[in-house]
Amino acid sequence: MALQLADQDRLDPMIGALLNNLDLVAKSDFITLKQKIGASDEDLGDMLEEIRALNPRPGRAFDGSSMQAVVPDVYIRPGPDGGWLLELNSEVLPRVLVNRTYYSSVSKRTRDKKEKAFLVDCLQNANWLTKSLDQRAQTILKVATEIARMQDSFLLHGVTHLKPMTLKNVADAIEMHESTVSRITTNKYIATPRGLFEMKYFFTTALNSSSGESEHSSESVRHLIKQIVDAEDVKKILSDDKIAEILSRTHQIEVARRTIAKYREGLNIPSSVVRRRQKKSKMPGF
DNA sequence: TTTTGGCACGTTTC
DNA sequence: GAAACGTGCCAAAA
Repeated sequence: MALQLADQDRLDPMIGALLNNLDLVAKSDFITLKQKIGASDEDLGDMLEEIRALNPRPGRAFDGSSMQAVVPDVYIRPGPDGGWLLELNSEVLPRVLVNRTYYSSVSKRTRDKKEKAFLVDCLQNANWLTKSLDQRAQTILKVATEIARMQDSFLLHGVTHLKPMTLKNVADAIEMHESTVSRITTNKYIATPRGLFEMKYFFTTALNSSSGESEHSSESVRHLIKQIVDAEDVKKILSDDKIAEILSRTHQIEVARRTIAKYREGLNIPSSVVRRRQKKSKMPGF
């Protein structure tokens, strides 16, 4: 419960004391409780309300039905010549076969012209359906191939080598409309030697780099920020400004201080002030 | 003073 | 046309 409160920034000393005396809460011995933690009636009421709002089973969110295994739609594996082999996962592909034996057996029995026409129509519909599904499979494969081509260095070296890439890039390359690529890439997954990713994951915006023309994707920059923060000296906690400077100097990535702050927020990394406090309080234990 | 976060604007992406 | 993103400005915290 303390963890949940801390997550909401509600873990003050008084409520902490309350948590240490939950036995009194259970016994409804509020008089002793108030004395012990020095709270007024009002304080106590508020705190109890907050605690009741917490989740008594924090693990609940992670187990059961909400967790379902993700099945990849495409596999990528290293090819013999240094290229990549792509394979559609036929397991999840909708399969429709036109049963011709059935068609002929039925068509023999029908004399009526109208009925015959109807059957021919059905067969055409079926053929059209299989063709469409096949074309769809081809499109998925094309998109996946293009991703593999553009993100070659990511597949070889990892997140830091993820290149910026937009739906338009891919759409142009394979000569299809952006909206088509968009639909293909949502809710589809690729199994790579580096793990399973949603296709959308490979599409990130570009960030300007200073000297070399090689651009960096926002995702790789996020990854770098996390690395830098994880490795920072306890004595010298880095401000967003400093991180921007390091990125510029050691990685030739020009990114505004404000952007660092936004990424940091997105990564759930607290501000430099909070980190300083956290790291200091943890240190003496080791 | 230093560092961070809200708002808004122009651009890109969907 | 709408939403998301990067960034500059300025005020709020520390």
